[in-house]
Amino acid sequence: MPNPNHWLVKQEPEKYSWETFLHDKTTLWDGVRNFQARNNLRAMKKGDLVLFYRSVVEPAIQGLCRVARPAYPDPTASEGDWSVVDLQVLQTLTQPVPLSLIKNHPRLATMALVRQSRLSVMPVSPAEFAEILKLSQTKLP
DNA sequence: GCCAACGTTGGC
DNA sequence: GCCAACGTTGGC
Repeated sequence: MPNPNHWLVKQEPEKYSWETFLHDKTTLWDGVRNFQARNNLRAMKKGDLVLFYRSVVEPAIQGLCRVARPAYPDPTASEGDWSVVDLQVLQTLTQPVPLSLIKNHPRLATMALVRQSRLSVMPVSPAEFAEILKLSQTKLP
């Protein structure tokens, strides 16, 4: 898959943990009710790489997944125009990358993750993505 | 648990 | 269209 885009999705472990995702292998990323986040979901292409960020409890980037199916209507939305994508687990990062490290890293402190702390689906630049993989000591499969 | 930041709603 | 009130997110 040439030139995949890179993204980051955020979730609280109480709502949907990385461990649950590992068990499920594939999940639909539902419940997004923010227009900016929804538009980011809709910009995802099949095969795009997605970082999984755990919020609230020891905030850190934890895992890597990819878009298995691009945006389609959110079956959990009773009203409004909302979307989901299907995400497929790729691997757990060798070392999680904590938010504290990202905030103190000169090349990562400008990430949307830091600047827009409440956005739950966001793009990641190729340079940011590469740096996070490096910090996590993780190699792409 | 507290609180800041931010998005949404609704009165005017 | 403005803005106050309110609800939610998420770091700490």
